[in-house]
Amino acid sequence: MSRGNTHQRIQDVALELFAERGYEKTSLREIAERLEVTKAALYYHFKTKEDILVSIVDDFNQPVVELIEWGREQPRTLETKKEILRRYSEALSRAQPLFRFIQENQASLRDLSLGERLKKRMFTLSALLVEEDADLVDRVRATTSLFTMHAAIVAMHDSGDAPEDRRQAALTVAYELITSAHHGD
Amino acid sequence: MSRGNTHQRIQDVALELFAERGYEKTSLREIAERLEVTKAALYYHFKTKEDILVSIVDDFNQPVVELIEWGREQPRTLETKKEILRRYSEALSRAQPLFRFIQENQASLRDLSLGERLKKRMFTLSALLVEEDADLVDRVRATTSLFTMHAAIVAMHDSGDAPEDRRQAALTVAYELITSAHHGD
Amino acid sequence: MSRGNTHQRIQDVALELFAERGYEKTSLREIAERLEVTKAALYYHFKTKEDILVSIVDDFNQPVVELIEWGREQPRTLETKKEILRRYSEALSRAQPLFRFIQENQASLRDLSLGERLKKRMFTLSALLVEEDADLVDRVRATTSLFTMHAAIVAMHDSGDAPEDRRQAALTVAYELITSAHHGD
Amino acid sequence: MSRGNTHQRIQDVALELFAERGYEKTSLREIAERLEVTKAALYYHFKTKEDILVSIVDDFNQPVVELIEWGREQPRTLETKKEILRRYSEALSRAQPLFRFIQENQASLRDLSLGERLKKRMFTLSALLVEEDADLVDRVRATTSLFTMHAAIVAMHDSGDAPEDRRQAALTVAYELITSAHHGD
DNA sequence: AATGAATGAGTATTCATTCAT
DNA sequence: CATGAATGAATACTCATTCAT
Repeated sequence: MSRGNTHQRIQDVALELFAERGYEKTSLREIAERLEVTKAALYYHFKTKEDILVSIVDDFNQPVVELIEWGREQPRTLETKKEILRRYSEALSRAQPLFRFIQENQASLRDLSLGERLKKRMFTLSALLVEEDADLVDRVRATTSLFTMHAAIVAMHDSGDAPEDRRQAALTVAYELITSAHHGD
Repeated sequence: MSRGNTHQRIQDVALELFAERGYEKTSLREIAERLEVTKAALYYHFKTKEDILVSIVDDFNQPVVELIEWGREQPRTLETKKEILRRYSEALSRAQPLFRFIQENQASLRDLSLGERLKKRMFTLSALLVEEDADLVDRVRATTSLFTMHAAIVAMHDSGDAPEDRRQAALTVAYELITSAHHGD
Repeated sequence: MSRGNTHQRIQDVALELFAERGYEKTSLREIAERLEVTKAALYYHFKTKEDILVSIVDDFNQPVVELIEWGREQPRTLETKKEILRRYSEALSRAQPLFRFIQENQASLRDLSLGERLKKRMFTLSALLVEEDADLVDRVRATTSLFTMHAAIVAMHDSGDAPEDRRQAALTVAYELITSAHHGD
Repeated sequence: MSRGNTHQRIQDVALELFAERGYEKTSLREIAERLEVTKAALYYHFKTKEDILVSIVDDFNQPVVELIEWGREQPRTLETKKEILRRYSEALSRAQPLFRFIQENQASLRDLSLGERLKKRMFTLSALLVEEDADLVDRVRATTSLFTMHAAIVAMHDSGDAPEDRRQAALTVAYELITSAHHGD
């Protein structure tokens, strides 16, 4: 009815299934069946299975790339760092299924080149959270501040706490970590 | 020259490959080839592909189970908690390839029942790091203290820092986190 | 040249081979080779090997089901019974390769659920050939009247007699048996 | 403890399983497991899987061969024929599992050469039940008289009637059939 | 914009059999 | 009399992908 519609639906269903069952174990047959089209139809819209995944990741990637660019232009104050964490936690919340997928399918992502790209991005982001000459402990603090959010938002998924509460709690802990790092503790 | 030898060699090579290429993407053919035996030989020693993995995980699992048991019998002092983290970091260091594998293949582990077992274990362990009635922020701190070590030991794998340095730095950060949690923030 | 054609050809060749070499010993490779398609092509048309068999049996099954339904609506006279035998002998003649297959592969059919279905059908049919309160000898006569036809049409396959002659002879003997049973001997 | 013991136990268990699950679908592993020995042990006692089957069939074969020899020396009176049927029904009763196996696994037996041997034996036996120049109908009667017993003793296995009753009923019907055949109807 | 039919390469798994000990 | 270790060949089945229509 509206063009580009199927394209979008494929991405949605694919992500759903990739997150549910893993990338390798999700077959194009399953995606096609859930969409009630044929496998061949998928190939009209995407060149390969990998292509479907890449297109999904690329779409959700945008906000984080922008966040990194924004962060680069700011003075490296504690306020800036907090703002980065806050924005990252929001991106994480919004794109939860994708991040869950990424976290659980690192092995698959590895040789799809996507893996490296994502890792580098995380590394770049965490670099914005400490001084350039920071010692190892501070760098661990910075990395951990990002991991906290993954832990709280994605991994504590079925702890019984409300998503927004988990996000706030994660932010609190993340703030503490980069505050310590900021002083050089 | 061979005495219960092959069994062990299969586990070693399998873990090597599972960690290298992921569980799904590692085929029994590859394992057999690297061992220079036939696929059928694998089946003499293990009932299924899953069985190979389970046997590996079970072996490395032992120390963590013991740690949990030990932790349960101790008074829940700050000292105890630090000792738990210290011991966990050691287990993590020793069994690095396995933990890297676990972290990167969660999707595969999920429906191998192993997934749930491992998640529960992590949950149990983190519960030993806070008071029973701790609030969400403290629980996030506890969970994060474990994640810190995964981040530093496993994920920062190619940051250029020495493994033992990363382990110590992770411990430092983890101590801070559970110390905050211990006060009740 | 091909229009729903392959589906049919698979059934034909499969039955041919199943009858020739037995169900278990016929591999999908052989079926595919004789058809000059790939194994995967078979899976485009049928979900499993069992499915191929079931589809064949179901097709030939129809006439017998109809015969049973017809028989149920008739008065249980000697004439009706003879008519049942006559029609059954015709079905048997037409679908000889299938019945030969069924007779020779009971062990395989057993756990394909088909076994039970077929046995029940035979039982139902033989029940239409005697009074409801018939004694054991009469029930044996009824069952035997069906078996006669299997014996003469299928098993005496290479006795040197013409098929149609064997069918007529079998009918003669079958008539005698149910005539005895009808009197209550 | 007594020599030849294992040999015997293998035959027993093998027949049990062959009858239960079919020849093809019974693996040497299963036989070995049920016996609580290793597969290799089976090879100490029998050269091949087929060999196990052949040895079983040969053992049970003896009585029927003797019956045929006995029949050949008798005058072909109605009394003789009845005696043949009676003795055959007894053999059938005693060796039920074997005959059930034979009936359900004809496809497997076929290319084990056993098939032909057994068919020939049945043919020879039925030939003893009619005059040499008998017409087709009489030959069908003779064949059917043997089939009756298979039907009643083996196939009506779960009709709810006692085995011995079924045997007697089958004999009754079989007598009728060869009596008709004897007159030349 | 999509389908029907097919393929080639692969997968995990099973089996009968062998042989040194 | 038997086992432990292994093999070679097979099997049913799945998958991403292609292409003519």
